[in-house]
Amino acid sequence: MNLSHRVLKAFVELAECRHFTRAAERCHLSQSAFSQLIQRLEQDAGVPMFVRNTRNVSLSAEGALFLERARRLIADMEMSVADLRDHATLRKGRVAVAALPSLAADVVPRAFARFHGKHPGVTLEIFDRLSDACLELVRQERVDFALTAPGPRLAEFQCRLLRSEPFFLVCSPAHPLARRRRVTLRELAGCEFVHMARNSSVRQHVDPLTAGAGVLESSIEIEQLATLAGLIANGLGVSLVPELTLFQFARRDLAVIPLDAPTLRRPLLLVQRKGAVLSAAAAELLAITEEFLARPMPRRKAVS
Amino acid sequence: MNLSHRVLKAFVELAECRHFTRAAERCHLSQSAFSQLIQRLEQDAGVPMFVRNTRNVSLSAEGALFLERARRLIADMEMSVADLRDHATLRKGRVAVAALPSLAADVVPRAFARFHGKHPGVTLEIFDRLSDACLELVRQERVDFALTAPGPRLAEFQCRLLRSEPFFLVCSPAHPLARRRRVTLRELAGCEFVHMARNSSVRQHVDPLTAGAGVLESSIEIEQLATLAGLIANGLGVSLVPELTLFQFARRDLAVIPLDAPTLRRPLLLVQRKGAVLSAAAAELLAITEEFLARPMPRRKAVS
DNA sequence: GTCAATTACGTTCTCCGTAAGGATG
DNA sequence: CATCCTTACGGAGAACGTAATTGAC
Repeated sequence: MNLSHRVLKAFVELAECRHFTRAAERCHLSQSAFSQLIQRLEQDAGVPMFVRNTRNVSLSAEGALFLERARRLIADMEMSVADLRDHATLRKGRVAVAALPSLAADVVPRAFARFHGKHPGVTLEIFDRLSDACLELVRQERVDFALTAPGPRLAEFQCRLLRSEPFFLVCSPAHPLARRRRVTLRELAGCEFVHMARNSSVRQHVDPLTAGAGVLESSIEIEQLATLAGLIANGLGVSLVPELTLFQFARRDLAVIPLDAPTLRRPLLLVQRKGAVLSAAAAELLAITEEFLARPMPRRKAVS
Repeated sequence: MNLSHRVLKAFVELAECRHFTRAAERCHLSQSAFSQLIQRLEQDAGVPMFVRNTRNVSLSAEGALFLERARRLIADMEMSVADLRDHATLRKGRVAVAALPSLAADVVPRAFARFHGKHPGVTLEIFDRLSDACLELVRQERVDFALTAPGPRLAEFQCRLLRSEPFFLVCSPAHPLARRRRVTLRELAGCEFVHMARNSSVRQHVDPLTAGAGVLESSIEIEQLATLAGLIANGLGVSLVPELTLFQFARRDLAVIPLDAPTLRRPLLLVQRKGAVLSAAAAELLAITEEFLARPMPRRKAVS
């Protein structure tokens, strides 16, 4: 037996108006076709659903029983399809994103705002984590995708490079290099550095660099960019940070100088589970995010 | 959009084996037909359910969402149809009957026993009431049908005569008429009567009769046949009762004599709501009941 | 006699299967 | 190059509509 929405609708319609001709009209069928449809339903079910002569139509006891079921089935079907379409058209849904703190602070919120304006029915979630944690969230299927830097076991994911960004030196305005328009790696020799934690993507890119430059390294290791800014502002060292983190260092008591090292750039990746396909909502959010990533971030003026 | 059981099944099958060829086999379709079926589903829904290339098939985010719904819909459909068929084939159901006490005491229980033996899944209910109450139960749709005698406002029902039964005189063995093999109405003149309540069907038939016969009437009015039997056995009067009640009077201390009044018979009716049609189970129960009504009740010997 | 459901019948259209086409690993 | 999904196409059967038939009031 092959119940369909059409047949159930016809059945309920007839049960309600108890009149083949009228029910047929409501179903946009000829009266004859409608009659045959009901006959097929009864034959398939093996039960007469209606008791009828040419003058009267009424539900049989079994038909009455089935009516409740049919109504519920129709409602469930319509609900399911409506829900599906709502998700496809971004009227409903949920998108969860993992992003590096630097992205979570600015690019992602702006993308969220634009997305939410267009699709207020979709729930958005963000996890601001360091790169390892971002990858773990993808692995656990807790997020649709991650915006992060390369991390361990990257091969088990499906990745795409979204952007790579240059580094900047951040130091106190009193630092010898503070007035320079650009600095090179060599010029950093002898500087005392403060670093982000080892598992931060910034650190992982800066490490090989400073190793070659023979810089002094402090033993301080931190997780928050704001902490780093506070340390540097107080003359406890300098640091190299990628472009997207600069919003944290746009302070009167900090100097920011472009690093002249074209080969050193931090890659920002889109990371998904292998074989996974983004939902319509996630794809749209990603597209918006990429727009904001592509255009250079509006630089807040760093007052020196 | 017109969801059907077939399509939902195909969808779930493909979602589970993620392989068109295998899923098609399980649905007893050619691979091509199956592919087209899925394409139609996606087109109707307006959402790609699967992400596929020639090598891999997997659910899209929206497809995964729909999968749960589809499984539930399929289960509900199958459940509904199975339930319907169970009712039609008497594997499930409920039949409620209202019957006069005289029928409820013997004919109906025997019919119930036979029916229950054949269809143990069907719940049976009986209401043993006087005729007015029987009709009221039909009116309230609390019973599928009633087996009763004519009552007030009978015209609003759909009735069929099942049987009409002769009356018998019940009296004490010490009564002057107790040894007779038959009695006529005339011979009852001067007898003191005890009656069932005015709303009992027995009374309603006996009343016009005794009115013509000029019998003495007691003011006692009762509802239970057993009470009547007790009164008569103790010499407090005689009474006329229809055949099916005789099981109550088959006692050593009572005499039962056929009444010679061929025109006086109590009709037993099948009563339903107008336009109503019996369920399969009710129809079967009625058929069995009619069998037992048709064959003369096994007479228990009345010991005089 | 009229209204309404069913049946008859020719037509349309959906759906299926065979076979060719094309993409992916 | 083998696998496997998609497209092409012709045919079978389901479903539809018009029209005639039957049945109830």
